[in-house]
Amino acid sequence: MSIVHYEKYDSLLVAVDCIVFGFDGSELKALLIKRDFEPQIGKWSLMGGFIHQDESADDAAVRILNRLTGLDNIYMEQLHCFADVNRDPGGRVLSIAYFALININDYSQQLMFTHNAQWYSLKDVPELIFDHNTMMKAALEHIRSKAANHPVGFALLPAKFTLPQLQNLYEAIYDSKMDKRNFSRKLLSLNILIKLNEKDKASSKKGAFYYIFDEENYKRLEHEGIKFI
Amino acid sequence: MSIVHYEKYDSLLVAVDCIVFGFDGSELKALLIKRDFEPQIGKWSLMGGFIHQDESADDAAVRILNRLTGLDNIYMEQLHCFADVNRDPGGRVLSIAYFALININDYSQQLMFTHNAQWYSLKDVPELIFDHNTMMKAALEHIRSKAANHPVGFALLPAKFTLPQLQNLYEAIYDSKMDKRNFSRKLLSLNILIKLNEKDKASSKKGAFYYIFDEENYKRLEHEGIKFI
DNA sequence: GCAAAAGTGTTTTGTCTACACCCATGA
DNA sequence: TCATGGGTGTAGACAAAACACTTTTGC
Repeated sequence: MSIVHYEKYDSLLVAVDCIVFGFDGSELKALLIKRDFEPQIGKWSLMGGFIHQDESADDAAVRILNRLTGLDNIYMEQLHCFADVNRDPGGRVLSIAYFALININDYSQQLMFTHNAQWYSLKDVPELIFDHNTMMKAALEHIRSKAANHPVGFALLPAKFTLPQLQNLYEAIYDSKMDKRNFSRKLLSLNILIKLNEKDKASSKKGAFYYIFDEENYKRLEHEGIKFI
Repeated sequence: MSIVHYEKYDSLLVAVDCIVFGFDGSELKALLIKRDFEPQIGKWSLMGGFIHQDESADDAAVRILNRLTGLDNIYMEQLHCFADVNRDPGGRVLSIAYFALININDYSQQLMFTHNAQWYSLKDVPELIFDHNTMMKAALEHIRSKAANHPVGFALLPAKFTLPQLQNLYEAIYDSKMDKRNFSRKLLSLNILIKLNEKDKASSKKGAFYYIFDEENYKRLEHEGIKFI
């Protein structure tokens, strides 16, 4: 590939940083790693890496997340490109932030240890390197506006889940309580839930019925959008 | 600034491309330029340029838009970073797309001529270079979702405007007709409009009252968001 | 039998939609 | 006087919000 027309221009280092949200049934958490290289080695950070000459930003994000979690097919979206001149004291580096949603039980424990990774409740997120706290904040705002119009359960919940779990997820995202009667009425009216003849007895004596998503209707709503809250 | 820690990584050319929307009172238009350098000289394109080593992406967008329009203080937001490997046949170039809203009467005619710039109605946008049609489409979707929850009139309308003009703007953004009774009721209930004792007689014999935005309430809604449509 | 969570309906309130006529004016 | 666009009100449909009791079952 020729760059003959552009040779007089500056080129820059471009990184990808991933904000990974997970849900453990009651709290929304973010995956952080203890940075193992300079500058700022030892501080908490988002998982990131540099984009290679021959890969797209999306591909870089997939590569980096796979390295951290061992997972493929992660739900992921580009969030924003952070491009202040001095955002990284190690040099002029742009960072394209991606945000990802994963089922907290799917990731590889092994890789977690390898990367010194840890799940943090959103309230307890520590001070991060560079502008990573800003990225985290932007990602939280994004998931909130996203969840208001699009179903986000598939990515964050196990395949079988209960209505109370789904409600917990929404309550965690918005950090507020909802009325269970209104919540279940709303969700059931969307025709994206299929009730199973099986109960989860883990969190109550009576037990709560499991549901799965109706993939077809779910994907349609994911694409078209709906009013959730 | 040192890049000692990162010297083994690839660096890339990073451009900024600006989708500029303007409103002429009845139609929503986009500002395009005839490209005056290779590759693809002579084709229609978004206004763009490369980010310098010592400027942020936001600053680059401001610089590039000022060069095109002569305007400062343009309403502008980052849209998305387009980073496919082969998006630009001239080399590996990332592009950060910005979208901007301007009052179509404010821009400098002089600079328009200098840059071979032209306003195109959204329906008539021609084939553009690279992935610029994709950027345009993303920008249109963005302004639509933005306008649904945030007032966008300040940037696109003159300081004094009439209710029919404001309605025309929304109709242009959504490419659909609205009921004027419902529209005025909704807008007036938001407390962001101040009625002036003065009429615009340009488009009717009776004349339509001018309004200005109540800056304080407007900015609050711009920030917090509201339900517009 | 009691504690703990699941499940279920109704009423009220507010918001969105649809719809039609009169007004002011310049030509 | 008439053609043109500006301005205004009401009724019905629908969606959101508030609210409390019964069910199941493990202990």
